[in-house]
Amino acid sequence: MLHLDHDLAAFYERTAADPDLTWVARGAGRMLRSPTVFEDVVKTLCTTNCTWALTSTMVRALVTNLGEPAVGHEDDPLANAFPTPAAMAARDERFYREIVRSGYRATCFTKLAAMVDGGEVDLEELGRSSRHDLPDEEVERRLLALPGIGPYASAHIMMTLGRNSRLILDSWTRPTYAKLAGRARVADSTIERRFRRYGSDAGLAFWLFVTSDWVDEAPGPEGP
DNA sequence: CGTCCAGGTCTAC
DNA sequence: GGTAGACCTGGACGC
Repeated sequence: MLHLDHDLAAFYERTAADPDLTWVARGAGRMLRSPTVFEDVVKTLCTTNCTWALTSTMVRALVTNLGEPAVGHEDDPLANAFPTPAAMAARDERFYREIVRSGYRATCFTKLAAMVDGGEVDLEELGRSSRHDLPDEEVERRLLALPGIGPYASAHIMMTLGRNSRLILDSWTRPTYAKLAGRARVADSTIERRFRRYGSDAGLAFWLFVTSDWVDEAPGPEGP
């Protein structure tokens, strides 16, 4: 779940030469993924166009209502496993609106669950594949074809898969980058250019840059 | 109590 | 290919 088999040596060589990211080589960059790709896709869908509080509400409702109880924790619904595609496919749009509180995303949940449960799409294949089997372009193409998954969600899901080439550009990372850069606004193209030197790790470098202050050892906006 | 918008996406020009 | 408009929810904010 932490991609410990992923060799970051080459990435650390580049960050070491980047004054803003020298701290990264201490061992940062292990993005947490869920047990299944399906779980990360659904959860990411729950982060789109809403507050984190609503994201929590939706995920909590999915887990407590549709998840299998965890052995030894049958009395704690919050400990339930994340719902399977079959469990989610068994509920209708009304359930996702009224119980999950997902609003317009309800149709995305029913469509996605049906696609995965019916075997129309194999999300787990994306988790097993390497860049050699499936290039990032192909993985991105498949993710963007999913209902409710756009550029932001696709980039986010790819990061959980260890596919670190795409930048997660959203209403939080954009202003955060601008602030660190000492500017009011920064065009996406400008941000892309700044991290282009990282090639297939551009998304990871960007993510670590905007989350620098989550790490004690990292320098703040004013530098070390 | 009305408006705005948050870790966007999709459709229609 | 680039861009207004619509779209659920619920917490924040102004009046």
